[in-house]
Amino acid sequence: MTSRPVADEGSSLSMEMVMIDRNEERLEQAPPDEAPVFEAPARGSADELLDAGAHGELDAMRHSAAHVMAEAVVDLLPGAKLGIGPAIADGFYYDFELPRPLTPDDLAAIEERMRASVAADHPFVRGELAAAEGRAFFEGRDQPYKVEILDDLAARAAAAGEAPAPVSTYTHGPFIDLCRGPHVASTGRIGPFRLLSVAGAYWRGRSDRPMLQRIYGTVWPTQQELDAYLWRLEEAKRRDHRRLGRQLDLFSFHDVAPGAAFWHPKGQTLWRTLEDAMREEQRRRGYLEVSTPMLVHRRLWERSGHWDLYQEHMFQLESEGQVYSLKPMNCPESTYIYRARKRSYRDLPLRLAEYGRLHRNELSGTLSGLLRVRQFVQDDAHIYCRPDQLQAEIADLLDLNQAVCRWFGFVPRYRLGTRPDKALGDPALWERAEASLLAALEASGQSFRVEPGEGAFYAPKIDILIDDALDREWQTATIQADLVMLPERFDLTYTDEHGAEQRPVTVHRAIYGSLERFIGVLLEHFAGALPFWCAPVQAVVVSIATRHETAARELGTLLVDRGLRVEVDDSDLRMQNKIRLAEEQKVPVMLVLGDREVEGGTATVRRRGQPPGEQETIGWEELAKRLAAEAAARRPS
RNA sequence: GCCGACGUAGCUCAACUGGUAGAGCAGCGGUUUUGUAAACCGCCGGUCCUGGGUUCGAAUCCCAGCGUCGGCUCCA
Repeated sequence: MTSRPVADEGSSLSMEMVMIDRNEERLEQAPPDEAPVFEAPARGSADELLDAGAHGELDAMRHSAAHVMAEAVVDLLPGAKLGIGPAIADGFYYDFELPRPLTPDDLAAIEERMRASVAADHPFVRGELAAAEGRAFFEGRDQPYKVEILDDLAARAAAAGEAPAPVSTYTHGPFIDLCRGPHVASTGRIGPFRLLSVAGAYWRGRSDRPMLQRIYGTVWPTQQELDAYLWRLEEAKRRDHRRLGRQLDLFSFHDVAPGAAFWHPKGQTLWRTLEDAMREEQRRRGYLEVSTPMLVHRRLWERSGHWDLYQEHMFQLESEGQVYSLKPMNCPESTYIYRARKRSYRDLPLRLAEYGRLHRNELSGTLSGLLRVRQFVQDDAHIYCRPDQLQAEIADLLDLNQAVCRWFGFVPRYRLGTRPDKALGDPALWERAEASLLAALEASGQSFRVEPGEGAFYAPKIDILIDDALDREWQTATIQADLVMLPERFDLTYTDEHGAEQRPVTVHRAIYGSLERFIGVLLEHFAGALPFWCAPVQAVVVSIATRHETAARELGTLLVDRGLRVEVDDSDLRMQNKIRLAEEQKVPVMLVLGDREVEGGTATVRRRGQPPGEQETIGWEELAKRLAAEAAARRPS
């Protein structure tokens, strides 16, 4: 399954965003070795195909499917120029320059043509050409992108002082392609497949190069696996947070504010509940909450470096000849609170939390529901501490993150990103910061992965990833140990016990990341059926007939008084309909009141989806106690 | 921003090749008082995204803008 990109506003607390737009050429693989043709088992036996499904072979099958697709496209659209066609997670794609835009009908025709090629069971045959020969060959076939690839390979070899290596080709039936391989033995070994979509894609991912047409497809060893994958795509659509947001009346988007959500009462209630839970957790951990201005003079951004490096993402306004910007990050302003008075070593650590509303001018084409927005709120905090306190602070953050993950049943994974090539500050400081992060991770007992060079340019960081119910990976929290940017650019100091001025260390961190995005992830993970503790409506009181309405309202009032979010459905709908509506709204608890219950001062508790036989009828007082306890426990169901 | 698709009632969707917009749900009014996922009847509801153009005539065709969706990261 294709995961969403993990780098977005949730992960970039600070200047990191500046560095994301990296267009460095990725190093291409060395020249082709003897690339094996996999000997896949004969087609037709699902078990054998499954057994043979070693990762490399599945990739070979996917890559082979890309070739077959290219064959079909070249056949149906003469003059097609070929880009690249790799295997990717769950499938493959191929990029083409075509005489006209593709339509969904074309996909069906291409698919059909592919099936014919698979049925023909053409063997894949490897060939080899000297570099110059290869270039002439593809030049002669009017394939400029292939020629460019060969030129790059030759240039790279020349730069390394080597002669260009021979290049390999793969032919199946009528189709020949420049290709490193490997492939399956023949087209007949390609499993069940499906073409999925057409999309534009810049040649080599660079916006200054031509826009090609990319066709995505998926292929699997067995029909069951294909079906399971297609089901997962369907399920993802059903769980789409944009659809759920409308269905559950949580938020909406309107064209007057692209990239910014309008929060409806229930959505705002969910938001508030998440925020309040975090506040409570932070209060126990010694945080203080602050709030800084949203509209700030350019002087601040010049000092922080954003003006140079991040200006294109900042919304600017002018007033009385002065230029201001909506803040895209909280960190620079946080330092003004730190510096508002002299700080003593006794003040540290100083943990300043801020639920700041941020604006970033993202490209219009990248906006996507709550997951990619122009306006959002981070559960941000900046921790100012002495260097010797750093490790303990990181440990506390890991613990905080664990606690928050438990509220939702998420199992976090950790990734430590260390000093990148381009980094600010003294390497010795970096080593200390990295050692603190590493020690804290080790002490936490959690497993983690080190990714060398993946830190922010001013700080090593720990990114925290979670998998949702559909096995998609999301980055939520990030923790960055900044010894350089805030402390030095903003000249932060404290006075130590000997009266000397010292430089503090800062930590940038967010646990939910952006509230918008986190809510989007929650909705998709739970398919809208949120845990009791954070559900916007925790219970609906369902009265059966008019004569039960008074009791229903009394019960509703009692539960609301106990701090629960409860609605009373005293409409004249039949109870079946009331239950249906509550189920559709994913309300966790329905409390049924009829003659029996009113008589006994009880209510029948129907949990979301629970059949009547399993329902319990209990007294109001007991019910209120149990529900309040359940809400306070913040369990993930 | 770029490529492509899409934009009809609050929501989900119809309207053959251009002939003047329709259904279900929701909402509103009534009837109904019901025991675990839809009671019945009626009513209201549309600048067919916006602005130009072609045409006797445009939701439908053309151009521009806005918005949404899928991508633009997987490297022969």
